[in-house]
Amino acid sequence: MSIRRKIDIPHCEDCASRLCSIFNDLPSEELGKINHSKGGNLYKRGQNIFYEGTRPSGLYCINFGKVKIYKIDQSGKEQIVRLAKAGDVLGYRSLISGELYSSFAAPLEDSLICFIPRTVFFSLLQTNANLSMKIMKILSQDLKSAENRIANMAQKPVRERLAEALLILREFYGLEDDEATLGVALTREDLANVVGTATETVIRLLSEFREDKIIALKGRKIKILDHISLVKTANIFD
Amino acid sequence: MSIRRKIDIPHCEDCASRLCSIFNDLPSEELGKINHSKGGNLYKRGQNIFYEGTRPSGLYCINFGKVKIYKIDQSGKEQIVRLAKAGDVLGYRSLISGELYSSFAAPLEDSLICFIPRTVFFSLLQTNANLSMKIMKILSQDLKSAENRIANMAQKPVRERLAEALLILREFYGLEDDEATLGVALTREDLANVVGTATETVIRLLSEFREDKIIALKGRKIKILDHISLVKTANIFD
DNA sequence: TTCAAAACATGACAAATATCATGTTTCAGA
DNA sequence: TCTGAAACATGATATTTGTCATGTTTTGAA
Repeated sequence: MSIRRKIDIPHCEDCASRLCSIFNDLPSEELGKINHSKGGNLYKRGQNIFYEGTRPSGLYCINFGKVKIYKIDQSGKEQIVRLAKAGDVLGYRSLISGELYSSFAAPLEDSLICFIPRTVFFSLLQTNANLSMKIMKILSQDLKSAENRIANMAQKPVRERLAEALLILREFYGLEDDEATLGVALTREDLANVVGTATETVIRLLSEFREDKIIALKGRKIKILDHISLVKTANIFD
Repeated sequence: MSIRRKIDIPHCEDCASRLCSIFNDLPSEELGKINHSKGGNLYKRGQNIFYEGTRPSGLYCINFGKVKIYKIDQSGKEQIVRLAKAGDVLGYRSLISGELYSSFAAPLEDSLICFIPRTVFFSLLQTNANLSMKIMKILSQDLKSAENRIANMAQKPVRERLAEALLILREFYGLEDDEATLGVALTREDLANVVGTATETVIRLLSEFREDKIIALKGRKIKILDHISLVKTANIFD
């Protein structure tokens, strides 16, 4: 029996996340090209996938796990600008605009992430018009949600933003088997860095939600008890 | 002499903004297709170019003028999420993602805006791989600046955000002949809706900047007197 | 030119939220 | 299993910023 810890990276054909990725309808031959050139790495909490200010040399693709994309200000405070899950790609924004990374990326939990060299990615883009269209759609969706967040940050109080963040997490990462507990367990600090507020404020508001029987808390696990009230608290209308 | 007010729309070949637009290197024949199918309209302050929730039927292209793209919350408060100028296209985000418009667009000053039907735009996308790449780059840039704004809204006080907004306006719309006055004259309210704060707060802070000799104010015209101090006030480091 | 509406301006005050301090609990590594 | 560090929690307080009120100035349309 082998001692090596290195996780086996599946062939792209067998990738559990392929069907929900941008490569879902890529012809076998093209997929082979990716598979041949790709590398893979298991990232643990505390490691970084890439750093702001460094040059992108390829595209990351999440086999399993959950990832945060974030910025850091002078005082060291994080702001999470985007989240990603299995099947999602990372680093396409900087790769396409030909710039240095403008954010950091790090796993929220142990994550297996493949790496596709930039030359391979760009040659796929050239030959596969459909792939371009998919990238454009991802960028469009990202831009839409980013602009929604700008408006929310400007116009909504923290309480509403936190409630909305819980709903977004539910939507994005899904629920556990009990159909009520969020499928992702963020620290209070990470949650604060999503919402754009102080950690203490998130702690206080979560306690309020719990007192109001809207959620239940068990460590980092958040269970939605009263979805209707949560939607009302988020004050969503569009 | 003709009485009609209708402004003559130039042929795309002669469009003053073509060289700085995504169509700058399109072959003559393709440009002819656009020109043949396009319409044009002069929009004045108070009119809308498109509305959130309506279906995009084509792409807008600014011949001259300045445009704001904004959202409105329940209480009727605007948040400006993006700005545009001559040569820029509008409405590509929703068009590409195949959704209803997620924002409003309106001119900041009298603007001549052409309209390219969606079928024409999509057929250009199919045949012209270079155009796809340009759209991707625009989306990437928009996403980058949107994510920067998210971080700023979360982490920076209003004073710094306002100073940064003035620098961004300077960069984006340029300066007048005196090399100091911003090339765009926003109302205090529009400026507040860019920064994401109350109109009164913008008025107060602009007065402070004037007292500190950083800017001079003449109606809606803002003249930058001390660029260095403005950069310091914006507290930019990246 | 006039006049009403919009924009600008400023003060007083209230509300939301950050910060600081302190203590407890949880968790991961030795 | 132990133990130190990180995460969680809560109170007290300070600060920022929004809101409301009021008055002035500017602007654009008749």
